[in-house]
Amino acid sequence: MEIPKKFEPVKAEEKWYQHWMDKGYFYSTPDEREPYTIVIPPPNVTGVLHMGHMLNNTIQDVLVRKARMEGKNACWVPGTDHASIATEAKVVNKLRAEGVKKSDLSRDEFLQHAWDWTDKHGGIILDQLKKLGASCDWNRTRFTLDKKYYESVIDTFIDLYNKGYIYRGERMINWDPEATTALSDEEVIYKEVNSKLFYIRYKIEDTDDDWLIIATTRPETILGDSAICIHPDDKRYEHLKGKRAIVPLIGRSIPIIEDDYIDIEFGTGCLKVTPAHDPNDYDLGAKHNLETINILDERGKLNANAQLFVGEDRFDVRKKIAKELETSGYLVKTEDHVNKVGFSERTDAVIEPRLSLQWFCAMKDLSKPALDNVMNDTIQFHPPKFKNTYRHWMENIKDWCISRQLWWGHRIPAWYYGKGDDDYVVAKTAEEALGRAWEKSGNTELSIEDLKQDEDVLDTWFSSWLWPISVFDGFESDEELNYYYPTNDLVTAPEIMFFWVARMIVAGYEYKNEMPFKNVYFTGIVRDKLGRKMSKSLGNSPDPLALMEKYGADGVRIGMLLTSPAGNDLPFDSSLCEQGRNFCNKVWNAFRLIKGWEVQEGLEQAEAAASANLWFNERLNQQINEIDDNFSKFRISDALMSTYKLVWDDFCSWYLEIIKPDYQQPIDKTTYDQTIAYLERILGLLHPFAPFVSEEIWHLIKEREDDIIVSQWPTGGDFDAKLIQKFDHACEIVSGIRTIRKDNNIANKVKVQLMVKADNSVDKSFDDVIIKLGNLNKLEYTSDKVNNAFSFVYKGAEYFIPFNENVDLEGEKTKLLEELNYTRGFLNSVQKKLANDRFVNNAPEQVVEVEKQKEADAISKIKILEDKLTRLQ
RNA sequence: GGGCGAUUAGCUCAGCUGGUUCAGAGCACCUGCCUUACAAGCAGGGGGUCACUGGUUCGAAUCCAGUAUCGCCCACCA
Repeated sequence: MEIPKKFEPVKAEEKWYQHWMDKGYFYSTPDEREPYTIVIPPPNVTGVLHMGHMLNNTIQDVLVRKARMEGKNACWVPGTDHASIATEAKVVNKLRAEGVKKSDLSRDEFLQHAWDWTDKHGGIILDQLKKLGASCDWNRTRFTLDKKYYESVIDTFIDLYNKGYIYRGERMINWDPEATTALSDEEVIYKEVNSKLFYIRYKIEDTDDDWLIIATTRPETILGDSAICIHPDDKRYEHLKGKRAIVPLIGRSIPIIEDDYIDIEFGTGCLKVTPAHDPNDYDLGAKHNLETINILDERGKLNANAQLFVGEDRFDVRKKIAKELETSGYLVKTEDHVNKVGFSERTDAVIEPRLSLQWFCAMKDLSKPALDNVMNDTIQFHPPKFKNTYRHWMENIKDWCISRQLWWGHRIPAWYYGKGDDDYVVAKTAEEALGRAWEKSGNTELSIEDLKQDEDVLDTWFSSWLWPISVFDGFESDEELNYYYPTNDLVTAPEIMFFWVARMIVAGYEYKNEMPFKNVYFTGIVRDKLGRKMSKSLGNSPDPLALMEKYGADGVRIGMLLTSPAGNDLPFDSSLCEQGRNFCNKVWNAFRLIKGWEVQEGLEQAEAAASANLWFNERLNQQINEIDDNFSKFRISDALMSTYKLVWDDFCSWYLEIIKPDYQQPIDKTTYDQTIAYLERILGLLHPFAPFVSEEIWHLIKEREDDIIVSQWPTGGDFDAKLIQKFDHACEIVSGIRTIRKDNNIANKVKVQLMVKADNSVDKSFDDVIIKLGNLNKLEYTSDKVNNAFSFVYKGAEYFIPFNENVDLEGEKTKLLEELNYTRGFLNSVQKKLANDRFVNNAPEQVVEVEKQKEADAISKIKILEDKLTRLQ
């Protein structure tokens, strides 16, 4: 069989993914084994795979594959999120492009469009994950609007309502005029913007020419002013107390009130109060019993209450009113001003504070166990620094606005039977609601037709916070949930710590009285080379599918993991994938080398090969321990790097080079078998990172029925550290020989002789390795110095390679002199230390011993060097 | 404005409760090699006052304080 010179990923990927699916390896059902569970952070149902998903899902797949190999019942639950605002916005845009307005459609008609859209675009992202090799149990794919899931969300709402956590109330909320819905505080992103501070004068009522001046960034809102506020202690404004002022342009008379909320230093010290359009003003309004004049409609346009500019957008009005104020003499001046403005996370529209009737979930009591169990490490955050952020948020948690003025989502199960604010009941069905309505209203005349269900849906996160429970249909049957819950690890981005992670923990303790997951691994953000976040609008995000096409899924997986410790941003560069691909190719070629050997029965094992075997077994054990240790600490990049070096350096550069027979010579069976065994263990270690190439090689080694994906995770265990040290020593000698060859242009294929002057303590156990890799024709020990030879010193022994032809004596001398000078300097510094009484008296004995040893080594080295110099004369 | 974290080689990062893992790794770089596993490679090599300033100590990348710069989170200053 001809094995191609380079690994060809595309064919192997298709073949093996299909094979794994056919064999049902991803499928999980409760059994007697220990479960290992991960629930995927569900991507938006109509989303497209981006680099963040790649990183995130690669890590999850690595963890799942390793657990599967460890014999656990691995279950990775995939699925998608209906993403209320995002999806509805997409559908609205699509309809608009077709000339259809949402307002022209009934709720049912709109939802039909939304489902059509979801059916058409939904789940593409899951197929893309398959290309990455994600070993999810696809039979378990869940969608947050699935019937059962939907019900569990509604049940949860009802339950929390009955427990008194959910309530309805009129509050100042964040309004997105683009999506025309309320948002939670978390969905508002504050950005610094350059704006203007307008100084506007208001005439004081019943005076001829007395004015006060206020400063505002939003002059259009003066139309909704219902007071002017000053600080009670502000000496400048004593004369204003109890007076009234006239709102410019519209001439409304408003009171001048006093409140110590005012910052005397800011602006003019006079604040215009617009209770309908600012949270602080709203509080002031409530406190001072002011009129609330809402001048904006749901789209952010001025309404009739404004009297002026009716029907025009708030930002247009801002410009126009500034001009008008100026021409009519009310505008005193404007200043540049930097302030923070809230934007909608989804639509990027500028948020309007808006007074409206919404549903809220009280979080303070509900979240208590969630805070405690993260702080006491019952749930572990990786890296732990995120505990601080989490605590800070949890300790200041506010009530959660959960209603959205949208149609795509879980409809709030509240039913209104009258016009009053309180004329409603919460129930799962209209029938149930009717019974409760009779009870609550005392009016049994009411019929189903009299009930009107709330038009709003719930915040998307009100459904995803149930994800680790509801994916197991946890509110119906206990069997699955009891087995898989709590899940093990959650891999997600720190950005959604509050949106999702914290709330899942809250829901977990409320509904299962237990954590939803044991570990939370926070990935970093994938950035481009310039450190910018990857985004569609910047166009700086590579297409993941194209990357996999080019470098192979394994190459990309390795590339993503090479430099991404938990919680650190990943500055992505496709050269990382190149490195990943090269690594896969390295493994591939190691396999080609081994596979190319002819095995000869009865052939005796070469001594060097025997030694190499002795060593590599220990080394492998040592490295497996290290890899396991890294995994246990969620140091995935380090685990990969240990694997990388094990393969590239230890296995390829040392082990294989030692056992490699001469060209076209056969290999003995013992060595071959040992080597295959090592290769299989190595492939096992590699499998979580590079599932495809490892499975491919696994099957090319020999005809076999078993698959590496379900093979046993390699075990490390005890290893002989002394032996490894001795081997490293031999490697140093080999390097020394190679350096001399390099410096003196002695070709590698030219055999040389090595003379060693050492005492009896020198270790000889890997001399055969030195002979093989140094390409020596002779290795001899001698008690005499060797004249006319290149030499180097290592650990008190002296190594000579006798000159064979023309040699640059002067060059040798210079090099020796340099080394001598350096060593003398070193000795000097050590002796200084030893001459310091305070050091000798205070430092622990071993430390002093070490210094003394250094001194002795340096002295002997100097002697040897001096000696060498004289022998070159 | 409050809180948290970071600063080590050109880049990305390890360096645990001060001392032989102490100045490291990978990549990049430089110099040789088209040596029949691999040029997607092999061998060799250079490179860092551990941000700065003080302090503690016999001894500091490591502990403490301050300074600077960067990042993140939270917060209603018009």
